[in-house]
Amino acid sequence: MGEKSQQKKKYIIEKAREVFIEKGYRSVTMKDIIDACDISRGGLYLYFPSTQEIFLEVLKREQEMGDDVFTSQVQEDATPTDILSLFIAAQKAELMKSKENLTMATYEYYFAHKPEKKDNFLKDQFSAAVGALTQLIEMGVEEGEMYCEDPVTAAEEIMYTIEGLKIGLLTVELTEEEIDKQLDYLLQGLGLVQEN
Amino acid sequence: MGEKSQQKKKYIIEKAREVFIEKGYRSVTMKDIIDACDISRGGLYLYFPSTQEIFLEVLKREQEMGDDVFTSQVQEDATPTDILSLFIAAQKAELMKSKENLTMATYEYYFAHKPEKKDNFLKDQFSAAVGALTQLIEMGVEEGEMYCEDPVTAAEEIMYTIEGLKIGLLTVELTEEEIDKQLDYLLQGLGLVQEN
Amino acid sequence: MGEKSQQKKKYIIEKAREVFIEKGYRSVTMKDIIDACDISRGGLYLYFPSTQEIFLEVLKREQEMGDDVFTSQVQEDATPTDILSLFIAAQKAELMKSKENLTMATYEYYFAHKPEKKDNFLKDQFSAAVGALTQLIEMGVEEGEMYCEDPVTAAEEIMYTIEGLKIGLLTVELTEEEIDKQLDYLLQGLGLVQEN
Amino acid sequence: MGEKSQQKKKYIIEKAREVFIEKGYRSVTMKDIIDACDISRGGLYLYFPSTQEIFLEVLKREQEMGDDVFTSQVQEDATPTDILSLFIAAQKAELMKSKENLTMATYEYYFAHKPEKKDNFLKDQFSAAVGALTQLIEMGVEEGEMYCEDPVTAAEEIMYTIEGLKIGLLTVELTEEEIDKQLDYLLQGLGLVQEN
DNA sequence: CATGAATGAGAGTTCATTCAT
DNA sequence: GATGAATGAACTCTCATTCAT
Repeated sequence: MGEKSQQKKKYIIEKAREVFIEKGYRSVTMKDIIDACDISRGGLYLYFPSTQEIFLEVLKREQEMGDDVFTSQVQEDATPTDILSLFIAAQKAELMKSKENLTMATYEYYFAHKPEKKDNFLKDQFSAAVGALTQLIEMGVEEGEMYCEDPVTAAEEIMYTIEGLKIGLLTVELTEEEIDKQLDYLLQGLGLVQEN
Repeated sequence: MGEKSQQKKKYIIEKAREVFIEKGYRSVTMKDIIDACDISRGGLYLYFPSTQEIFLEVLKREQEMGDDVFTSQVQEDATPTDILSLFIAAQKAELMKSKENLTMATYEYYFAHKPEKKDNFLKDQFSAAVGALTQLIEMGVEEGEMYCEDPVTAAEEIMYTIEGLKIGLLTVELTEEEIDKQLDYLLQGLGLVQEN
Repeated sequence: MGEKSQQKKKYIIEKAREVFIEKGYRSVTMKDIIDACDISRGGLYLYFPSTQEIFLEVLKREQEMGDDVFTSQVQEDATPTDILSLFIAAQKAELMKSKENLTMATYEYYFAHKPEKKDNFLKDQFSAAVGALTQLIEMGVEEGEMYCEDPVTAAEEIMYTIEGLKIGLLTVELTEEEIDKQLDYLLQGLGLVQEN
Repeated sequence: MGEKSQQKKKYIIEKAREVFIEKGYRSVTMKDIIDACDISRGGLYLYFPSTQEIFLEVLKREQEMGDDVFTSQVQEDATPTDILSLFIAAQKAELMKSKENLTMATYEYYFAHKPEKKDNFLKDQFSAAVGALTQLIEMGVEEGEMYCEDPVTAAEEIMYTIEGLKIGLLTVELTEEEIDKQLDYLLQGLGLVQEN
């Protein structure tokens, strides 16, 4: 597959991503993606054999994109508290554009395909975030900036809350204030006081 | 619609519920429900015009059932702490049978039909739980059993975490220990120490 | 499946039979049969899931029909020679309407599905004919009407020749005279002289 | 069309031949041949516009190849009986490798395209064989080696039987013994006794 | 009320065929 | 010449929905 082919594949993935954001995972048809790409019926099949395959590619690219977004912003001389704030801010930013993300599609995907647990993108992402958060909290505690007896569980709790907020945004209408309030509360739980 | 009609409708709803638990909301077809009910094709249409209508009825009945489950267990002389423990235990019970609940179907439903916000079952349920929890925490604080500066947000945070755990159970494999740990942590956040 | 359903099934089989006669087996599509039956797209699927299933039913019915056609014509006091003549005449009749028979479709079917050898209609039919012929020749020899040292092989040879003639009719243009000549020759091989 | 072009055409025909042997005629697609040749989609169209055209070329080459195979083996001083034995042996060899020949494809082809009778390969081949056989039998009779009142019909009958055996091999499972028995029987019909 | 046959829209998939490179 | 991307027609199959019985 040549250079141009790769281009087209990328183009399809980008368009398909929008479809998955819009409609979730299960109810997306090949036709939906064909229409979104303004491509011919057979054309799509040259690149992908099924919506599942496309979705996996979308997820993969998503993962690659997302990886460095957060870390790239961290300054040299940042304190744990600074970094945590950045992290929370990044999460908030992510939440706020919930109308443009793949949360529900991803949930649906893993609900539908639970058997195939190898390379579970959701779990990997969650674990990575928990790991990073735990380190951060441990450092914060060490340096006396935070208070926490069980950093791992605290980190997990933060992530579960964020996960709960994601769902809330997708199914119920949540305001930005409500989200801010919850995120602040999470920081307070670590002995930090937010002042924005 | 006669007595027998009501019976049949109830029967369909019960069978349909199982289908929605199994497959979520969007990918359920009329045929799935027809097969589950062992009913004739035309028969189902006598009672319901679409899967959406059926799902709404399922949700309604779910709501009616769920309402008194918790309150019925509360003793006369229970302390706020006792009641909170009961509440958490009830939530855990609910979580543990996540393979038998409508969580994903409900998420999918509200994701698909966000426009029609009237009678949002999810929101109502969430708000009710938050309301009850808030009262409980306030009482607990008053009676010196708990510590909390912002009972409403604390209550919300508990519920968001539980929501996050629900998703985790459906998409990633969570163990009972992980759930216990998180629920205990929530209680600790209110100054309570769990000892089971 | 009720009475009427059976009727329709039979109707479809009859129409499909014509299609198979016309086009053989492998190149017949569900659409061809749908068109021939003047039925709706989904309609056919209510009765049959694939062309293979339909073809097997066609063959089955063919078998049932064919069974008694020959035997029914045999008189009480017929000599082996008479019966053999009848048999040959019946085979000729069958050959002559080769434009209306399933020979090529059947060949194609068994060529395509050789693995599934159970209930091989072709073999059964062939064997049955050979068996009957063998008996006939044995009786003819006993009664001094025919001459043959190896009735089984002679019977088989007759049938192979007929099979060869079938193919000839389907692929090359054979005249009635050519067929007559061959069939007569077969009888002469048994010491009989045809005089039509 | 240059030298190299001719080479490629020959290559395609050889590969296509294998496909036709494997799948018959009608169900072979351009794609099957493209895959078998490991050639580009457009590439094939530079040489052939359809499977029909390819098949005709395959047949033509087949004809050219087959012509001299038999005659080349005939010795100077062979008797008609010797030659006939050779002929039958050649036919048997042909039959035994029925899994590698174009019989069914050819049948299907002529069944599908009966209208276009010009250059009917099957008929030509059949006629040629009958002609040669007839001469052989006539010579055999003349020299007192064989007995036959109607050499032409006898020759035809031999060929029809062989045709019938071909079909048997393709659709029913025939053993080598069965074939031997039939071929011997044909020779016996000419007053010859086989002793292998 | 209840049935299930029937319809047709629409999704999935494969290929013959064309054409820019 | 050769490639393979692209298109669209045609086929398979499933289902929502209707309707005569």
